[in-house]
Amino acid sequence: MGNDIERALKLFIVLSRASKVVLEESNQLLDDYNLNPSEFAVLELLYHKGKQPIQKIGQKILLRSGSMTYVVDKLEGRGLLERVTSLEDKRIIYIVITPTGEELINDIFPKHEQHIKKMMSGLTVDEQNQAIDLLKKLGLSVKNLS
Amino acid sequence: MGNDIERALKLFIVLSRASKVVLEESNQLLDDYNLNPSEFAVLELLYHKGKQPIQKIGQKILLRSGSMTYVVDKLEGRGLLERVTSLEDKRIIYIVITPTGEELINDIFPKHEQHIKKMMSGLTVDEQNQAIDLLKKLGLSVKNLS
DNA sequence: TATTGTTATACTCTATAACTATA
DNA sequence: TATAGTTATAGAGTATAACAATA
Repeated sequence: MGNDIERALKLFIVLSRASKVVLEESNQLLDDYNLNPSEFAVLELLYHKGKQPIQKIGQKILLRSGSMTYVVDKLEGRGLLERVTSLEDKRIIYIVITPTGEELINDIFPKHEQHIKKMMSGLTVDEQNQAIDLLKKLGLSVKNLS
Repeated sequence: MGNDIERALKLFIVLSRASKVVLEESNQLLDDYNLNPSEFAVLELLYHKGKQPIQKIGQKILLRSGSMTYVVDKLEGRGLLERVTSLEDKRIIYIVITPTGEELINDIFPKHEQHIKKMMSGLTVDEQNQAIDLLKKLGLSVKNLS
């Protein structure tokens, strides 16, 4: 049926638009702290999961080693993280978040949370729960296609 | 309540992930045709709305005039569109999609539609309709915040 | 003077390939 | 040999500012 296609396209469009406005809003907060999404992803990972080898981080946030060096250089230059060579295997360099980096994330996170909460408040509690279930289901099924 | 924040963050994450996998999937199709999202946006606009001044297109897809020149040059080089100077106001240059450009869009669109339909088929018809309503509401309310 | 579009330039982010050092 | 990370280089895409042509 043609309606199936129309419905799917409609869903595609509203999903794209909703995520675009939401992501742009949340990126504005990162801009205030001069962080791009890759840099924020690295810091957040270190903050929540502790020290990590550079290579592991690159695998998680989908950046090649050369690009990781670039990102880490920038964050290290700002004193937000440090390189620490592994004692067991000197090829491995751990990245560790510094107190300054932790302060930054401590500063950003509450604002980030309030920002997100405000954005989502256009939906009722029930609607948010419904949306969570539907989007989780959609995301998983699309991921399984590939 | 802390739960409000947790729920909002959860929604933020599932929305980001779902849209990311969906958009990456749909961009793969554009890659096959060597089009980046900006180029596709220009062609689609011309295809559906007819000839447009370069400046108007830039306003709609959020690109500055210098960047528009770059994008239009590339598409013109591939014979997908043409520049046509306005006769009433010679400062204005309309961009017109060529038959080759229309063929390309004619070729892409059915595949695009089927691709989207397949991605969305992880949700039932009712679920898709619910998701459309919720995302439309969310997108509009976030847009009105700014 | 104001507007449309182009040119020239620079910047950010990413990828790639060759390289160093360690294993 | 293989792996972790760096260096050097290149490319895409965008922004900015100065500019020419037109209004």
